Amino acid sequence: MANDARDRIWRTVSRIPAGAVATYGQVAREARLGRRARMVGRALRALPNGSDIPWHRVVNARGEISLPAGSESASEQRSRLEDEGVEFIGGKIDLDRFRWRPSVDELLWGPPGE
DNA sequence: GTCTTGACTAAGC
DNA sequence: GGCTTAGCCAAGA
Repeated sequence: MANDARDRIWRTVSRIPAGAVATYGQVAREARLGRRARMVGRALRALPNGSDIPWHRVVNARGEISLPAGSESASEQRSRLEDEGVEFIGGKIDLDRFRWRPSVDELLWGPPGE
């Protein structure tokens, strides 16, 4: 069904470990959606409030929060990330350091069970 | 039914 | 480093 893509996105985002971030494109790729990075944004936007999905670990390809600066979601995202140890430099995240590496993650923690 | 918009990205200037 | 263009596709008007 159509919701399947959204579910895959949410599941992929759920696999992102604390202290790491993933880009929209990366999530899209992991969810087997190819270039549909926008759909990741759509799925995250449609995310119910208070869900267990760590949506805050998803940032754009620049390592920056895509939400409008000053919005509640944006500040909450940044706060949560900083709380998890993600360092913001000039309002941006150094993707070379904090970018999620699925291969490493799976090697260390094992696949979620699929 | 078409047109616009958008939590995007990669490539080209 | 920034701006523009093109690609992709779903939801809202």
